[in-house]
Amino acid sequence: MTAEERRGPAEGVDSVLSALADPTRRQLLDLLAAQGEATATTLAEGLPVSRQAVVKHLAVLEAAGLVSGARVGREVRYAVRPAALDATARWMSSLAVEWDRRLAMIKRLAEAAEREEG
Amino acid sequence: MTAEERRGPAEGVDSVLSALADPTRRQLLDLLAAQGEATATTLAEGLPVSRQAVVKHLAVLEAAGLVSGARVGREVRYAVRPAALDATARWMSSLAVEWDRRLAMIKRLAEAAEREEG
DNA sequence: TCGACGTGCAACCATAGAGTTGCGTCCGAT
DNA sequence: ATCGGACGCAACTCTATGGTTGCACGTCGA
Repeated sequence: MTAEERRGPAEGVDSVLSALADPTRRQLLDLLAAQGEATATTLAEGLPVSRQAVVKHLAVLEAAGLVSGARVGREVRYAVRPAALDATARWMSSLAVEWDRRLAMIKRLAEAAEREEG
Repeated sequence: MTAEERRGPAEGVDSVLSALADPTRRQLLDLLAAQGEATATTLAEGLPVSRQAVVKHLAVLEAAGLVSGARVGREVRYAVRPAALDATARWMSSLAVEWDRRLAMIKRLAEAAEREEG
C-alpha cells in the first residue's frame, strides 16, 4: 500500500491533479511511459531541465501515486503507475455525469415553469 | 464556439488541469453545480474568500471552458459546462489504458527474456 | 433623480513552487 | 584502494498566482 492509496479519494484527486497540472511533469510521464523504466539522470537528458529539477518532479509524481521508484544498486529506476490516474479519470468522469444530470433537471424545471405561466 | 473549443486537445487539457488543481476552484464548481446558476457575489458568500478572488477564479474556469457566464441586467450569471471536463476525463482515461498496455508489453518481454536464458 | 447594489479595473502583497548550483555520500568497477 | 558516476541534501533565485483593498462605472428601483 503506497502513501497515496492510504489516503481518501479527495486527497488523491487533489495530489494527482496538481501533479498533472505541470507540463514538464506530463512530459516526464510521457518519457517514462515510453521507456518503461528510467532513472532521473536518464530522464533529465531528454528534457530541457536539470537532473535536480527532474528529481523534484519525480518526488511529486510519486507522492501522487503516479510513478514508483525502486533502488537497484546505485541507481533508482522509476516506472509509471496507472492506478491513481485511472481513479482520477473516474472521479472526473462521474463529476461530468453529475453536472449533466443537474443541468438536465434545471432545464426541465425551467420548461415546466414556462408552461405554468403560459 | 468558446475560446476553449477553438484550441487543440493538448491546450484544453492543460488549461482544465491547472484550473482544477486549485481546491478553491473545485469548491466553486461544486457550489455552481449545486445551485445551477449563480453570480460571483452570491458564490463569494459561501466561500472564505473575497468577491474579487471569486471573480478571478471564474475567469480561469471560463478560459478553461468549465463554466460560462452570461450577463443579465447588472449581474453576470455563471453556470457549469460539462464538455471540457468530459473531454479531459477521456484524455486521462485513455492515457491510463496506454500505460497499462505498455506495462503489460514490458512484462511479456521480461518473461520472454527470462525463458530465453533459462 | 438619486441611492444602492453588482461589476470591472488596477495596484499591491505574500507565498508556493519550478528551477538552479554546489557539495557531500554511496556504490560499483578497475 | 580509489576513481567515477548516480544519488541526496541544502541554500538560493525568481516568477506565477491566489489573495486583498480601493475606487470607478453601470444598472435597477424608489
